[in-house]
Amino acid sequence: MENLVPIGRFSKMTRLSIKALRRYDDLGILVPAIVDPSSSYRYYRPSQANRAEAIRMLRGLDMPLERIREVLDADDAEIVAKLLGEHRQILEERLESHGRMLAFIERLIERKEGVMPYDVQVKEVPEQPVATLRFHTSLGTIGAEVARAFATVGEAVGRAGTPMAGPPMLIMHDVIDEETEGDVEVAFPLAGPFETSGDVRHQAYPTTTVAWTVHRGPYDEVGPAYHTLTGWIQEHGHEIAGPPREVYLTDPQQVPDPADYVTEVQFPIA
Amino acid sequence: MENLVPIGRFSKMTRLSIKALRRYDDLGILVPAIVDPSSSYRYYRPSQANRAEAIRMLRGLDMPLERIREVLDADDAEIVAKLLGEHRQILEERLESHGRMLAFIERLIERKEGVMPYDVQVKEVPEQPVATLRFHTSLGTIGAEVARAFATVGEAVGRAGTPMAGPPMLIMHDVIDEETEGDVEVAFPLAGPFETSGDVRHQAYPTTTVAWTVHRGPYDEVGPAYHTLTGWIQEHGHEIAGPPREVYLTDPQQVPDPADYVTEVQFPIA
DNA sequence: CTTGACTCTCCCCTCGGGGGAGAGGCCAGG
DNA sequence: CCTGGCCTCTCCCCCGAGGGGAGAGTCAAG
Repeated sequence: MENLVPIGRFSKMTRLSIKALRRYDDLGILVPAIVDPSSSYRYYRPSQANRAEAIRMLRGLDMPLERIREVLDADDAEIVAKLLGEHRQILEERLESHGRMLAFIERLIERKEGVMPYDVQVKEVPEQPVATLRFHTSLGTIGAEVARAFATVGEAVGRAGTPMAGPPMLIMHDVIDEETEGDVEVAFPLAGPFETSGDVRHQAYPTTTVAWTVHRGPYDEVGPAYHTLTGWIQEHGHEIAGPPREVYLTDPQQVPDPADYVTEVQFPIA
Repeated sequence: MENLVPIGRFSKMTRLSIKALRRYDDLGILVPAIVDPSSSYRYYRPSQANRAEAIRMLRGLDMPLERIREVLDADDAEIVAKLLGEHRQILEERLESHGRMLAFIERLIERKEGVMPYDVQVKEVPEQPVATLRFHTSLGTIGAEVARAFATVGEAVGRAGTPMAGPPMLIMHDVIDEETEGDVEVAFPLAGPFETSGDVRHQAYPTTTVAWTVHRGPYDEVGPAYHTLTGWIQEHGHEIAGPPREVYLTDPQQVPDPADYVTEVQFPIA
């Protein structure tokens, strides 16, 4: 009538390992019907295999054991549905994140010149009149603020009817990392006259010698280009002579995929 | 000239935690340029930030540290491409597996009657003449062998021109699990005369009382139905009086999605 | 009674770090 | 020179979900 089975046979019935069954017992998720007090042998009722099978399924979904207990101990079907829904959310996010990883590694493989293919060169940048907007920002907001600044400067230049002499730039006046803030400056090279209007000022960048390299890919991944440049400058006995600049050779409005962005990074050197 | 940075500043430069940097040092993946022998302070060269950034990227792809070391220490671009390709393979598999999990949980949520909604009933199955093929198999090969047996029996019945009286069945004469093998029997109910031909024999199943339930979903997930039935039989004071049967109410040829398969599971009881 | 198969608890291992303790080092100001 | 406030060091424990194995006790059949 009782017909209890020891752990080994129960393990075969349920295709759960003995180790796993013992762990579920410890955690109170699947407690044997009877534990012999003298031998500590665990004995299960065959009907418990049902719950065990449910655990196996939910583990197959990578659900944490604590969450599984909540699901199995919920008496309300609505609670079960809610928990399953939450887990689906988690699975969806992981799926998406893995999709992004896959896309990223595809890019890494495609431009197969190694992981970090930065080619550093030196050139002289001639004097250049620009329309600039300088402002203070932090790492969290820099993306949105730069975009807004580009719009502001673009509009001012457009209103003045001044033609542009090249792609727009960003000058990093301070090192901006997780907790430090600092100034950045948006600059549009000009091919004609321009009057300072409001915050958008007319200025002339002097002739400068720069060490430069080109970064291809989304803007988030520009970090290594900076490190390559600073490392190169040191190793070649130069000195950094001013704030670095980024020149945006692609227009995000016209290039839909961030993977195809091209950015030139320059460090003035002496 | 040397311009070494201690771990805290290097951590900010690379956005890698101090703990992580120390670990990479221990594993020899990113060793500081100089370690002060008296204080054990780690000092990094700024140019090492490049390698650090590469580690950060590859970790972002969930690549194991050992593999990252192989990638970074490979001098051959082909080796790098091979390692990245292997990792892409892994990512693809995980993506697929997560996709399957997501599909599974969708099904679980949709049939929202709880995780294990088996409804057990008792009925009497009338005497039934059948064409059967019995054979010995193991868990690994049962799927393919049953499919072949279905084809064999179906062909024999078709050749004899005997009409069928219902959906095909499978009788599990032995418990077949991971390491035990055993007999199963494929049976087609007949609505007309049939002569034993080769291994496909004519037989009559006697009237039987069965406890039964219906499993909806892929065949792999039929386990809980069995456990529910055996548990139910014990708890209701019956005894198992013969090998269990499965009746395939859906034809896999006509139902494309295994999630829609319907299988009736029966246990003869006394 | 013996033998062989089961089962018990306990401990260490995974992987990539996070958290914190307690001790020592670095640097600037007084 | 000393002190205070950071910075950094090593060492240890923790996460999840078990796997592997040691050493000892138990069960059931012959």
